[in-house]
Amino acid sequence: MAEFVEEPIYAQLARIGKALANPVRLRLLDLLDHREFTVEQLATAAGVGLKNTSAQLQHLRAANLVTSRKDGTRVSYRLADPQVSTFLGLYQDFAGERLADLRQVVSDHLGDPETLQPVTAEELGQRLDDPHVVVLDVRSAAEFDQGHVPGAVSMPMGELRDRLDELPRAATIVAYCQGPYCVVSPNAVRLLREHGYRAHPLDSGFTGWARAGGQRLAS
Amino acid sequence: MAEFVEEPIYAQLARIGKALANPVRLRLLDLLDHREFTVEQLATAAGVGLKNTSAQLQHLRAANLVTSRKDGTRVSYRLADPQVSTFLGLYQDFAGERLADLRQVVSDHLGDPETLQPVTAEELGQRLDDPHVVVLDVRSAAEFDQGHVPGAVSMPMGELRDRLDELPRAATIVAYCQGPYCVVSPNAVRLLREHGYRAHPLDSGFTGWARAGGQRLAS
DNA sequence: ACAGAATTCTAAGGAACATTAGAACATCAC
DNA sequence: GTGATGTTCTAATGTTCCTTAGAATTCTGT
Repeated sequence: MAEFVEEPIYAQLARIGKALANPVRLRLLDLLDHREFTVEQLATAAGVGLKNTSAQLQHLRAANLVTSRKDGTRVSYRLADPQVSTFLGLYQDFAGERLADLRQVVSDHLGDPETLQPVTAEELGQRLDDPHVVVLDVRSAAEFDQGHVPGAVSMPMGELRDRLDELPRAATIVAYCQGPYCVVSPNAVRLLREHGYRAHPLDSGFTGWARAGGQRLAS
Repeated sequence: MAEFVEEPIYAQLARIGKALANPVRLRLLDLLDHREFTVEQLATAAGVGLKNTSAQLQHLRAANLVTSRKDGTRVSYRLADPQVSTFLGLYQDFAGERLADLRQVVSDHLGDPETLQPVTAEELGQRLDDPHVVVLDVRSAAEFDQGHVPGAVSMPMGELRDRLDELPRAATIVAYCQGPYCVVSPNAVRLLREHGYRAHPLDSGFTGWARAGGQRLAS
């Protein structure tokens, strides 16, 4: 056991680290970023057992990273504060810069960033009014309805192949899904490119947009 | 065992969290912030066993947070990159805002921030040329020699009581020691106030200064 | 080459954590 | 009320982590 004088301070600091030291908890935080979920929804979305999900959520709540709200028989969780979302973004960027393995795994999952050429939320914000840019929301219609990038076209991934002709060939298409590690928008970009479109994913997805410029949310 | 598809991504992300999930490792990172230490020096400074110190350092190195350098028979560690220092500062601020317990423990150790009224590095930077502001370095002479705030007066804590008359009574004194949780500068501030001086600690100490404006370091 | 010093490697006991089953606790529909 | 549903609590298992002792490694000085 460590015995240095400042131990209690660093023990408290470590509580945040411990909260971030588990893949399931990090996944739950990403799911909860700018959304609210019940325990059951989170368990399903994360592919984790219900009881384990509940236990991890309480761990996160103990670290003041999430808050819960009882709504009848269900309990809904959300991030405790917008600061948590901001910090999560910084944390993920920092981890990506530190760990070559992380970059490799992300690349394997989502595709090579050099090929995909993601657009940042800032860049997209500056080009929102450009008529040659079409913003494509490939999440479900329900997610689109809960908030989306202003001017975005809703086209859930399952419908994309059949609705390609709705998209102007001359435009540059920026496709996004929910989170920073969501595989849907890279897949959409690849499909679009196979059909001759110029397409890019939005970096960090809707979460990235909300973090950078939540004030311009459309609903 | 978690089974969701993105598990490998979040497992990698969790590596950084795990590195930050231990009080000893956080303490070592703070010690290494803007300084270089051998394993033995770190073990002594942190009050942790040598073998444990070595083991934790290797954990930090595996996460690419520190690098090591062999110098004869000794091994010196330092932060892998200035980004690590920046992130550490963000992490500590974030933890302080999330955890009331942390604020309480810090307050118990260092004193109530409302009473101490720490000066931020930015504020100090703007007032460096003010002749009514005296910057006081209460670290050891060796630490002073390795780098200090420009214009600072070196007066190690042990000599402070006997050298009070070297300080002008009319001035506002900003005292600093090394790290964000260093207890020396708050003690110096209390001693100075007892003797009628107007004194404040520098927020996050020399580390905070180096993080904010390392370009203005004096040596 | 040899002795000595600093650090790391290996191994092992004990503590903390993840995960899941079953019980308990709320809340809603009736 | 009673029963059904969603969530949390308690207990128990296996896993990972912390810490330290002893052996091995690497380099210095002679």
